[in-house]
Amino acid sequence: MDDLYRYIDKRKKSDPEFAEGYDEGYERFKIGVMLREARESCGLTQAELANAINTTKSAISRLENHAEDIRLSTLDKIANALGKTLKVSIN
Amino acid sequence: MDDLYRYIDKRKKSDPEFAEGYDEGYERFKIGVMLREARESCGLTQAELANAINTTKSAISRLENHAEDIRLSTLDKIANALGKTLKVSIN
DNA sequence: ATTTTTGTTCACAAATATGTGAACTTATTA
DNA sequence: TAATAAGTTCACATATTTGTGAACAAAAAT
Repeated sequence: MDDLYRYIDKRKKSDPEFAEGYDEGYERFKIGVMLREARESCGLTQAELANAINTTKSAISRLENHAEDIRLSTLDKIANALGKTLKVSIN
Repeated sequence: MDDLYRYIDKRKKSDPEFAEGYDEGYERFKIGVMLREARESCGLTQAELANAINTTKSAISRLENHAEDIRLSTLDKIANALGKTLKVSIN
């Protein structure tokens, strides 16, 4: 069990809404988890990532935890800052 | 050559900015083309899709042609209305 | 050719994401 | 255990997307 899943388990216990959302696959939670996973896989802190895209660690934390919604351009900025690529498709 | 590519070729000729954007893979143009492709593959008009997600054909046209950016929730609504699934990943 | 349907563009109002710094909590490390 | 780093939450200001209807253009149908 890697760090991400450890995090998810912990969070499910302390945040019932998260648990429900995660288990049912709600988009807003999945995106937050995906963003955290991407960032951590690069070994960056929230503050470091924030710097790279000219924002603050508050904003990154919000995206990973609370974000109701997110713009494609924001996702793309983050992906690029992490040296990765954003992929979007409708199937 | 299917309808989508016929459309793209035609549009490249009448819209230089589109041609450049498309060829260089700018996100905002790709998304518009993707949305049009998804809608047309379902045989829906802009007005019909608009109805399905409680908006207007103007908004759909804007998304397919002009949109600077787009929210994930908007993409998701459209995908669902078309009986499809939105997939997002960072690789 | 005319009519009808479909798509485009515009400008404005409303809704919502994002930037920000402060205060706080949690985790890490010395 | 004290100090430092990392992450969270909040409230507010700002920026941007989205909803809307009207007027127009283009395409399809009759």
